[in-house]
Amino acid sequence: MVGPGPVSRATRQRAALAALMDDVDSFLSAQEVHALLRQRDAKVGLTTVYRNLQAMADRGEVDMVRRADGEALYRKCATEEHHHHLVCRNCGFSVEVGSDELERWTKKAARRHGFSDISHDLEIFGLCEACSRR
Amino acid sequence: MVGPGPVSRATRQRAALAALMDDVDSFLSAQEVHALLRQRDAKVGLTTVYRNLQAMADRGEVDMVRRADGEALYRKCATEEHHHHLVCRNCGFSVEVGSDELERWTKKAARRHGFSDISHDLEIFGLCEACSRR
DNA sequence: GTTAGTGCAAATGATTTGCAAACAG
DNA sequence: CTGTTTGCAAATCATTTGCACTAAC
Repeated sequence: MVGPGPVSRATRQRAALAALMDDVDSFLSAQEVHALLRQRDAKVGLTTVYRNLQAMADRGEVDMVRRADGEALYRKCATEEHHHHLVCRNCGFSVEVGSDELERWTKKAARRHGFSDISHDLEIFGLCEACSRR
Repeated sequence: MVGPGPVSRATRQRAALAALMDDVDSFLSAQEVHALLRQRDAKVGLTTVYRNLQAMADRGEVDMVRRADGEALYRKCATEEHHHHLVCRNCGFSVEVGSDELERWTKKAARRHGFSDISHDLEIFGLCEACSRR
């Protein structure tokens, strides 16, 4: 039997978290997400935020990157497809950028050195237009 | 006054650390470096390893990347110039790969979206030849 | 009812910091 | 000597885990 996978219940906390991620277009840390949920009067425990953000990341519903200090940042993305980010190092705002060109380049470089089972991570940091204007 | 900055003394610990990093061609965590120094009978405190690896990274003497779990990894690189790494996710072995092609691509993408003051990080993970052979 | 999901408090683990002793120049 | 560097122990801090409790279905 394959069945429709009997795992995952609809909870108030999950709805609030999903709603928040839908509204934001910046990368946020679990702590920041937790703080924002409070501002919205949605009472969700920090532990739950951590657990669900990770689950969402595993499922590919949100992307995760690491700040320079190692803290994990999450963001809901428009595309399921593989892509990268242009992240404002000042406000966290980010834009998704895809690139077959880049994919090709990394695969070629890897093969050239005998590496297989390739995967890669690229994040571009900079100042967004709004932040550089000040 | 600007002066030639009178900071940095030659210590036994620093020599041992530099020597170790010279001998290794893999990315290592501070903890691993500390353990390896012990094996070499070089007695260096963990705190000192942390402080010096960071200093070396700031000075550009070693490169630092982050493992998936957020732990910092360091490696001494051959080139001072900007480059990226092909890292074996099994043994840590890595190869340096440079690319003006990639630089150009990221700058173009950034400009297209109004971002300035660009910097970027790219790490390619895979299985090196030796590890895939087993 | 059953069982997944929640949240608090405590545990973890890497990294940092205070501070007194040790050492380079 | 004099200021830098070291290293231990204690402090941080994001993240994880144990466990009793609550809520979905």
